[in-house]
Amino acid sequence: MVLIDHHSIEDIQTKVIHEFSKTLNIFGLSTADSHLFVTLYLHKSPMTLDEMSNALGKSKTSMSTGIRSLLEQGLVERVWKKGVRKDLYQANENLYKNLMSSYIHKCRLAAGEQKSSLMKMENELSSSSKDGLNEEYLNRVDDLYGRMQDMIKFHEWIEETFHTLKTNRSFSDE
Amino acid sequence: MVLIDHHSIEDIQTKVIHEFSKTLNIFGLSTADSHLFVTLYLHKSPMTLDEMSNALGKSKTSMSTGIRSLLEQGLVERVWKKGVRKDLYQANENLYKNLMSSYIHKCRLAAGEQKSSLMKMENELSSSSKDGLNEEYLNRVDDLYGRMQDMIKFHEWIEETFHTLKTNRSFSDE
DNA sequence: AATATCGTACAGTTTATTCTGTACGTATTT
DNA sequence: AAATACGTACAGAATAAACTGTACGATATT
Repeated sequence: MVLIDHHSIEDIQTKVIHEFSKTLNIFGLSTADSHLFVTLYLHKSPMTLDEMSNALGKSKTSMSTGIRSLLEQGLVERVWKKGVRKDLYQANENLYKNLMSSYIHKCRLAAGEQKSSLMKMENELSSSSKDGLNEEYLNRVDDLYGRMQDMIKFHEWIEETFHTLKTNRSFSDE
Repeated sequence: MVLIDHHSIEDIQTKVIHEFSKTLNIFGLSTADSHLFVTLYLHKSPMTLDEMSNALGKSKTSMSTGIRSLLEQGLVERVWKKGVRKDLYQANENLYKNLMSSYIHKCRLAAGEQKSSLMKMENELSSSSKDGLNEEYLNRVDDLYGRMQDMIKFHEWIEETFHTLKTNRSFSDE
Protein backbone atom coordinates (compact mmCIF):
# COMPACT_ATOMS: atom_id res chain seq x y z
CA MET A 1 0.00 0.00 0.00
CA VAL A 2 1.53 3.23 -1.15
CA LEU A 3 1.03 6.36 0.84
CA ILE A 4 0.54 9.64 -0.91
CA ASP A 5 2.05 12.65 0.69
CA HIS A 6 2.82 16.11 -0.41
CA HIS A 7 6.11 15.00 -1.83
CA SER A 8 4.85 12.18 -3.99
CA ILE A 9 1.97 14.03 -5.56
CA GLU A 10 4.39 16.72 -6.64
CA ASP A 11 6.58 14.00 -8.09
CA ILE A 12 3.78 12.36 -10.00
CA GLN A 13 2.63 15.69 -11.32
CA THR A 14 6.14 16.44 -12.54
CA LYS A 15 6.29 13.08 -14.26
CA VAL A 16 2.91 13.66 -15.87
CA ILE A 17 4.07 17.04 -17.11
CA HIS A 18 7.14 15.53 -18.70
CA GLU A 19 5.26 12.63 -20.21
CA PHE A 20 2.47 14.63 -21.75
CA SER A 21 5.01 17.14 -22.99
CA LYS A 22 6.50 14.48 -25.20
CA THR A 23 3.19 14.15 -26.94
CA LEU A 24 2.90 17.88 -27.35
CA ASN A 25 6.32 17.90 -28.96
CA ILE A 26 4.83 15.84 -31.76
CA PHE A 27 2.37 18.63 -32.32
CA GLY A 28 5.13 21.11 -32.79
CA LEU A 29 5.40 22.60 -29.32
CA SER A 30 8.87 23.15 -27.95
CA THR A 31 9.67 21.34 -24.74
CA ALA A 32 9.70 24.56 -22.79
CA ASP A 33 6.30 25.58 -24.13
CA SER A 34 4.93 22.13 -23.49
CA HIS A 35 5.96 22.14 -19.86
CA LEU A 36 4.33 25.45 -19.30
CA PHE A 37 1.22 24.44 -21.12
CA VAL A 38 0.75 21.20 -19.19
CA THR A 39 1.36 23.01 -15.94
CA LEU A 40 -1.51 25.32 -16.74
CA TYR A 41 -3.65 22.45 -17.87
CA LEU A 42 -3.16 20.56 -14.63
CA HIS A 43 -3.92 23.58 -12.54
CA LYS A 44 -7.61 23.92 -11.98
CA SER A 45 -7.55 27.68 -11.65
CA PRO A 46 -5.80 30.39 -13.68
CA MET A 47 -2.22 31.11 -12.72
CA THR A 48 -0.04 34.16 -12.42
CA LEU A 49 3.44 34.35 -13.84
CA ASP A 50 4.86 34.06 -10.35
CA GLU A 51 2.89 30.91 -9.65
CA MET A 52 4.07 29.33 -12.89
CA SER A 53 7.60 30.36 -12.16
CA ASN A 54 7.32 28.78 -8.78
CA ALA A 55 5.65 25.61 -10.04
CA LEU A 56 8.22 25.00 -12.75
CA GLY A 57 11.27 26.33 -10.94
CA LYS A 58 12.11 28.64 -13.80
CA SER A 59 12.47 32.38 -14.00
CA LYS A 60 9.59 34.72 -14.46
CA THR A 61 11.13 35.95 -17.69
CA SER A 62 10.87 32.47 -19.12
CA MET A 63 7.24 32.35 -18.13
CA SER A 64 6.61 35.66 -19.80
CA THR A 65 8.10 34.60 -23.11
CA GLY A 66 6.57 31.16 -22.88
CA ILE A 67 3.11 32.54 -22.30
CA ARG A 68 3.47 34.87 -25.23
CA SER A 69 4.36 31.94 -27.43
CA LEU A 70 1.38 29.92 -26.21
CA LEU A 71 -0.93 32.89 -26.70
CA GLU A 72 0.23 33.22 -30.29
CA GLN A 73 -0.55 29.58 -30.83
CA GLY A 74 -3.99 30.05 -29.37
CA LEU A 75 -3.43 27.49 -26.65
CA VAL A 76 -3.67 29.76 -23.65
CA GLU A 77 -5.89 32.66 -22.76
CA ARG A 78 -5.73 35.52 -20.41
CA VAL A 79 -8.53 35.78 -17.92
CA TRP A 80 -9.71 38.56 -15.67
CA LYS A 81 -10.53 38.39 -12.04
CA LYS A 82 -11.82 41.37 -10.18
CA GLY A 83 -9.34 42.80 -7.76
CA VAL A 84 -6.35 40.84 -9.05
CA ARG A 85 -3.64 43.01 -10.46
CA LYS A 86 -1.45 40.29 -11.86
CA ASP A 87 -2.10 38.77 -15.24
CA LEU A 88 -3.91 35.48 -15.04
CA TYR A 89 -3.64 32.78 -17.66
CA GLN A 90 -5.23 29.42 -18.19
CA ALA A 91 -5.10 26.63 -20.73
CA ASN A 92 -7.86 27.12 -23.23
CA GLU A 93 -11.18 25.39 -22.84
CA ASN A 94 -11.57 22.42 -25.16
CA LEU A 95 -7.92 21.80 -24.81
CA TYR A 96 -7.57 18.91 -27.18
CA LYS A 97 -9.66 20.55 -29.84
CA ASN A 98 -7.56 23.68 -29.61
CA LEU A 99 -4.40 21.68 -29.66
CA MET A 100 -5.37 20.03 -32.90
CA SER A 101 -6.65 23.27 -34.39
CA SER A 102 -3.44 24.99 -33.54
CA TYR A 103 -1.37 22.18 -34.99
CA ILE A 104 -3.39 21.90 -38.16
CA HIS A 105 -3.36 25.62 -38.65
CA LYS A 106 0.39 25.70 -38.19
CA CYS A 107 0.88 22.93 -40.73
CA ARG A 108 -1.36 24.43 -43.34
CA LEU A 109 0.19 27.82 -42.95
CA ALA A 110 3.68 26.41 -43.27
CA ALA A 111 2.72 24.23 -46.22
CA GLY A 112 1.19 27.22 -47.95
CA GLU A 113 4.26 29.33 -47.43
CA GLN A 114 6.63 26.71 -48.65
CA LYS A 115 4.40 25.99 -51.61
CA SER A 116 4.47 29.57 -52.80
CA SER A 117 8.22 29.78 -52.30
CA LEU A 118 8.63 26.68 -54.42
CA MET A 119 6.28 27.99 -57.06
CA LYS A 120 8.24 31.18 -57.25
CA MET A 121 11.46 29.26 -57.75
CA GLU A 122 9.83 26.95 -60.23
CA ASN A 123 8.76 29.92 -62.24
CA GLU A 124 12.19 31.43 -62.06
CA LEU A 125 13.59 28.20 -63.38
CA SER A 126 11.13 27.63 -66.19
CA SER A 127 11.10 31.17 -67.52
CA SER A 128 14.85 31.44 -67.77
CA SER A 129 16.79 31.10 -70.93
CA LYS A 130 18.61 27.89 -71.52
CA ASP A 131 20.65 29.02 -74.49
CA GLY A 132 24.23 27.99 -74.72
CA LEU A 133 24.05 25.40 -72.01
CA ASN A 134 25.47 21.97 -72.41
CA GLU A 135 23.27 18.94 -72.21
CA GLU A 136 24.28 18.01 -68.69
CA TYR A 137 22.96 21.22 -67.25
CA LEU A 138 19.80 21.04 -69.30
CA ASN A 139 19.13 17.62 -67.85
CA ARG A 140 19.78 18.82 -64.36
CA VAL A 141 17.40 21.70 -64.84
CA ASP A 142 14.75 19.36 -66.18
CA ASP A 143 15.16 16.97 -63.27
CA LEU A 144 14.98 19.71 -60.74
CA TYR A 145 11.94 21.12 -62.43
CA GLY A 146 10.19 17.76 -62.27
CA ARG A 147 10.98 17.33 -58.62
CA MET A 148 9.73 20.77 -57.83
CA GLN A 149 6.43 20.06 -59.49
CA ASP A 150 6.08 16.96 -57.34
CA MET A 151 6.92 18.94 -54.25
CA ILE A 152 4.32 21.54 -55.07
CA LYS A 153 1.71 18.85 -55.57
CA PHE A 154 2.70 17.40 -52.22
CA HIS A 155 2.21 20.70 -50.51
CA GLU A 156 -1.18 21.06 -52.09
CA TRP A 157 -2.04 17.64 -50.81
CA ILE A 158 -0.95 18.61 -47.31
CA GLU A 159 -3.16 21.68 -47.42
CA GLU A 160 -6.15 19.62 -48.52
CA THR A 161 -5.55 16.78 -46.12
CA PHE A 162 -5.21 19.03 -43.14
CA HIS A 163 -8.23 20.94 -44.21
CA THR A 164 -10.20 17.71 -44.22
CA LEU A 165 -8.79 16.82 -40.83
CA LYS A 166 -9.89 20.17 -39.54
CA THR A 167 -13.49 19.79 -40.59
CA ASN A 168 -13.74 16.12 -39.66
CA ARG A 169 -12.10 16.11 -36.34
CA SER A 170 -14.07 14.14 -33.87
CA PHE A 171 -12.43 14.30 -30.50
CA SER A 172 -14.92 15.54 -27.98
CA ASP A 173 -14.86 14.41 -24.41
CA GLU A 174 -15.12 17.96 -23.26
CA MET B 1 15.63 37.04 -69.47
CA VAL B 2 17.54 35.19 -66.83
CA LEU B 3 20.43 33.02 -67.76
CA ILE B 4 21.03 29.79 -65.96
CA ASP B 5 24.59 28.87 -65.28
CA HIS B 6 26.30 26.42 -63.04
CA HIS B 7 26.21 28.89 -60.21
CA SER B 8 22.53 29.66 -60.27
CA ILE B 9 21.26 26.11 -60.54
CA GLU B 10 23.30 25.25 -57.46
CA ASP B 11 21.77 28.23 -55.74
CA ILE B 12 18.23 27.29 -56.64
CA GLN B 13 18.82 23.74 -55.54
CA THR B 14 20.13 24.94 -52.20
CA LYS B 15 17.09 27.13 -51.77
CA VAL B 16 14.79 24.26 -52.66
CA ILE B 17 16.53 22.06 -50.12
CA HIS B 18 16.07 24.62 -47.40
CA GLU B 19 12.48 25.31 -48.31
CA PHE B 20 11.34 21.73 -48.50
CA SER B 21 13.23 21.01 -45.30
CA LYS B 22 10.92 23.35 -43.46
CA THR B 23 8.02 21.17 -44.46
CA LEU B 24 9.84 18.05 -43.35
CA ASN B 25 10.42 19.67 -39.97
CA ILE B 26 6.66 19.62 -39.51
CA PHE B 27 6.80 15.88 -39.96
CA GLY B 28 9.27 15.52 -37.17
CA LEU B 29 12.53 15.46 -39.07
CA SER B 30 15.41 17.46 -37.67
CA THR B 31 16.78 20.15 -39.91
CA ALA B 32 19.98 18.22 -40.44
CA ASP B 33 18.12 15.06 -41.41
CA SER B 34 15.84 17.03 -43.67
CA HIS B 35 18.68 18.60 -45.58
CA LEU B 36 20.25 15.26 -46.17
CA PHE B 37 16.99 13.71 -47.17
CA VAL B 38 16.09 16.39 -49.70
CA THR B 39 19.58 16.23 -51.14
CA LEU B 40 19.06 12.55 -51.82
CA TYR B 41 15.62 13.18 -53.16
CA LEU B 42 16.83 15.76 -55.66
CA HIS B 43 19.62 13.55 -56.86
CA LYS B 44 18.43 11.25 -59.58
CA SER B 45 20.93 8.51 -58.79
CA PRO B 46 22.03 6.95 -55.49
CA MET B 47 24.78 8.81 -53.67
CA THR B 48 27.83 7.86 -51.66
CA LEU B 49 28.66 9.42 -48.32
CA ASP B 50 31.42 11.40 -49.97
CA GLU B 51 29.07 12.79 -52.57
CA MET B 52 26.59 13.85 -49.92
CA SER B 53 29.36 15.34 -47.87
CA ASN B 54 30.48 17.29 -50.88
CA ALA B 55 26.98 18.35 -51.88
CA LEU B 56 26.09 19.66 -48.43
CA GLY B 57 29.50 20.90 -47.39
CA LYS B 58 29.43 18.89 -44.21
CA SER B 59 31.67 16.21 -42.85
CA LYS B 60 31.41 12.59 -43.78
CA THR B 61 30.76 11.72 -40.16
CA SER B 62 27.65 13.86 -40.22
CA MET B 63 26.49 12.05 -43.33
CA SER B 64 27.06 8.72 -41.69
CA THR B 65 25.00 9.52 -38.63
CA GLY B 66 22.38 11.32 -40.67
CA ILE B 67 21.93 8.36 -42.99
CA ARG B 68 21.57 6.05 -40.05
CA SER B 69 18.83 8.21 -38.66
CA LEU B 70 17.01 8.30 -42.00
CA LEU B 71 17.36 4.54 -42.37
CA GLU B 72 15.78 4.04 -38.96
CA GLN B 73 12.90 6.21 -40.04
CA GLY B 74 12.49 4.19 -43.19
CA LEU B 75 13.01 7.18 -45.44
CA VAL B 76 16.18 6.09 -47.15
CA GLU B 77 17.43 2.82 -48.48
CA ARG B 78 20.74 1.34 -49.32
CA VAL B 79 21.19 0.16 -52.86
CA TRP B 80 23.75 -2.08 -54.48
CA LYS B 81 25.64 -1.47 -57.67
CA LYS B 82 28.02 -4.02 -59.04
CA GLY B 83 31.61 -2.99 -58.79
CA VAL B 84 31.02 -0.06 -56.44
CA ARG B 85 32.66 -0.50 -53.08
CA LYS B 86 31.17 2.52 -51.37
CA ASP B 87 27.77 2.37 -49.78
CA LEU B 88 25.07 3.86 -51.96
CA TYR B 89 21.89 5.40 -50.63
CA GLN B 90 18.79 6.87 -52.16
CA ALA B 91 15.55 8.38 -50.98
CA ASN B 92 12.91 5.72 -50.85
CA GLU B 93 10.55 5.15 -53.73
CA ASN B 94 7.10 6.57 -53.11
CA LEU B 95 8.70 9.30 -51.17
CA TYR B 96 5.59 11.08 -50.01
CA LYS B 97 3.85 7.90 -49.01
CA ASN B 98 6.86 6.85 -46.99
CA LEU B 99 7.15 10.23 -45.44
CA MET B 100 3.59 10.04 -44.20
CA SER B 101 3.96 6.45 -43.11
CA SER B 102 7.06 7.28 -41.17
CA TYR B 103 5.44 10.25 -39.54
CA ILE B 104 2.26 8.44 -38.65
CA HIS B 105 4.19 5.51 -37.31
CA LYS B 106 6.31 7.80 -35.19
CA CYS B 107 3.26 9.54 -33.78
CA ARG B 108 1.38 6.38 -32.98
CA LEU B 109 4.40 4.83 -31.36
CA ALA B 110 5.01 7.89 -29.24
CA ALA B 111 1.35 8.21 -28.31
CA GLY B 112 1.29 4.56 -27.30
CA GLU B 113 4.35 4.92 -25.11
CA GLN B 114 3.10 8.00 -23.39
CA LYS B 115 -0.30 6.44 -22.93
CA SER B 116 1.09 3.46 -21.08
CA SER B 117 3.32 5.66 -18.96
CA LEU B 118 0.31 7.70 -18.00
CA MET B 119 -1.75 4.60 -17.28
CA LYS B 120 0.96 3.31 -15.05
CA MET B 121 1.02 6.53 -13.10
CA GLU B 122 -2.74 6.68 -13.00
CA ASN B 123 -2.77 3.24 -11.48
CA GLU B 124 -0.14 4.19 -8.98
CA LEU B 125 -2.26 7.13 -7.99
CA SER B 126 -5.59 5.35 -7.72
CA SER B 127 -4.34 2.28 -5.88
CA SER B 128 -2.59 4.22 -3.18
CA SER B 129 -3.94 4.80 0.24
CA LYS B 130 -5.39 8.18 0.98
CA ASP B 131 -5.71 7.77 4.74
CA GLY B 132 -4.77 10.60 6.94
CA LEU B 133 -4.63 13.20 4.22
CA ASN B 134 -6.27 16.53 4.57
CA GLU B 135 -8.99 17.58 2.20
CA GLU B 136 -6.78 19.82 0.12
CA TYR B 137 -4.54 16.98 -0.95
CA LEU B 138 -7.46 14.70 -1.60
CA ASN B 139 -8.87 17.29 -3.95
CA ARG B 140 -5.57 17.69 -5.71
CA VAL B 141 -5.30 13.96 -6.15
CA ASP B 142 -8.81 13.81 -7.55
CA ASP B 143 -8.15 16.64 -9.97
CA LEU B 144 -4.96 15.11 -11.16
CA TYR B 145 -6.66 11.78 -11.58
CA GLY B 146 -9.38 13.32 -13.70
CA ARG B 147 -6.90 15.10 -15.91
CA MET B 148 -4.92 11.94 -16.40
CA GLN B 149 -7.99 10.09 -17.54
CA ASP B 150 -8.60 12.78 -20.11
CA MET B 151 -5.02 12.60 -21.24
CA ILE B 152 -5.23 8.87 -21.68
CA LYS B 153 -8.39 9.22 -23.71
CA PHE B 154 -6.63 11.79 -25.82
CA HIS B 155 -3.77 9.45 -26.51
CA GLU B 156 -6.18 6.75 -27.50
CA TRP B 157 -7.81 9.18 -29.85
CA ILE B 158 -4.45 10.00 -31.39
CA GLU B 159 -3.74 6.34 -31.96
CA GLU B 160 -7.08 5.83 -33.65
CA THR B 161 -6.95 8.98 -35.71
CA PHE B 162 -3.52 8.27 -37.03
CA HIS B 163 -4.51 4.73 -37.73
CA THR B 164 -7.38 6.01 -39.84
CA LEU B 165 -5.04 8.41 -41.58
CA LYS B 166 -2.74 5.55 -42.35
CA THR B 167 -5.37 3.43 -44.03
CA ASN B 168 -7.07 6.32 -45.79
CA ARG B 169 -4.13 8.14 -47.14
CA SER B 170 -4.63 9.11 -50.70
CA PHE B 171 -1.58 10.86 -52.00
CA SER B 172 -0.34 9.08 -55.07
CA ASP B 173 1.34 10.89 -57.88
CA GLU B 174 4.05 8.31 -57.96
C1' DA C 1 51.27 -10.04 -46.33
C1' DA C 2 51.29 -5.21 -46.96
C1' DT C 3 48.74 -1.20 -48.38
C1' DA C 4 44.75 1.44 -49.31
C1' DT C 5 39.85 2.46 -48.82
C1' DC C 6 35.65 2.70 -46.35
C1' DG C 7 32.37 3.56 -42.56
C1' DT C 8 31.71 4.80 -37.87
C1' DA C 9 32.78 5.35 -32.59
C1' DC C 10 34.28 8.75 -29.77
C1' DA C 11 35.69 13.08 -27.78
C1' DG C 12 36.06 17.69 -28.29
C1' DT C 13 34.52 22.04 -30.67
C1' DT C 14 31.28 24.97 -32.66
C1' DT C 15 26.74 26.70 -33.11
C1' DA C 16 21.95 27.27 -31.72
C1' DT C 17 18.52 27.25 -28.13
C1' DT C 18 16.89 28.12 -23.66
C1' DC C 19 17.22 30.33 -19.42
C1' DT C 20 18.39 34.04 -16.09
C1' DG C 21 19.26 38.69 -13.80
C1' DT C 22 19.23 43.44 -14.35
C1' DA C 23 16.97 47.39 -15.82
C1' DC C 24 13.23 50.02 -17.21
C1' DG C 25 8.37 51.56 -18.69
C1' DT C 26 3.75 51.39 -17.14
C1' DA C 27 0.22 51.02 -13.88
C1' DT C 28 -1.38 50.94 -9.17
C1' DT C 29 -1.26 52.15 -4.43
C1' DT C 30 0.00 55.15 -0.55
C1' DA D 1 4.10 62.97 -6.04
C1' DA D 2 6.50 59.12 -4.11
C1' DA D 3 6.74 54.40 -3.59
C1' DT D 4 5.56 49.81 -4.79
C1' DA D 5 4.28 46.07 -7.96
C1' DC D 6 4.09 44.18 -12.44
C1' DG D 7 5.53 42.54 -17.07
C1' DT D 8 9.02 42.41 -20.53
C1' DA D 9 13.34 43.99 -23.43
C1' DC D 10 17.86 42.96 -23.51
C1' DA D 11 22.40 40.98 -22.88
C1' DG D 12 24.98 37.53 -21.09
C1' DA D 13 25.21 32.59 -18.97
C1' DA D 14 23.92 27.85 -19.12
C1' DT D 15 22.43 24.03 -21.61
C1' DA D 16 21.50 21.22 -25.64
C1' DA D 17 22.22 20.06 -30.53
C1' DA D 18 24.96 19.67 -34.50
C1' DC D 19 29.27 19.18 -36.52
C1' DT D 20 34.24 17.80 -37.09
C1' DG D 21 38.81 15.36 -36.90
C1' DT D 22 41.22 11.53 -35.32
C1' DA D 23 41.49 6.81 -34.68
C1' DC D 24 40.38 2.18 -35.56
C1' DG D 25 38.16 -2.19 -37.26
C1' DA D 26 36.70 -4.28 -41.42
C1' DT D 27 37.00 -5.09 -46.15
C1' DA D 28 39.17 -4.79 -50.57
C1' DT D 29 43.25 -4.17 -53.51
C1' DT D 30 48.15 -4.76 -54.74
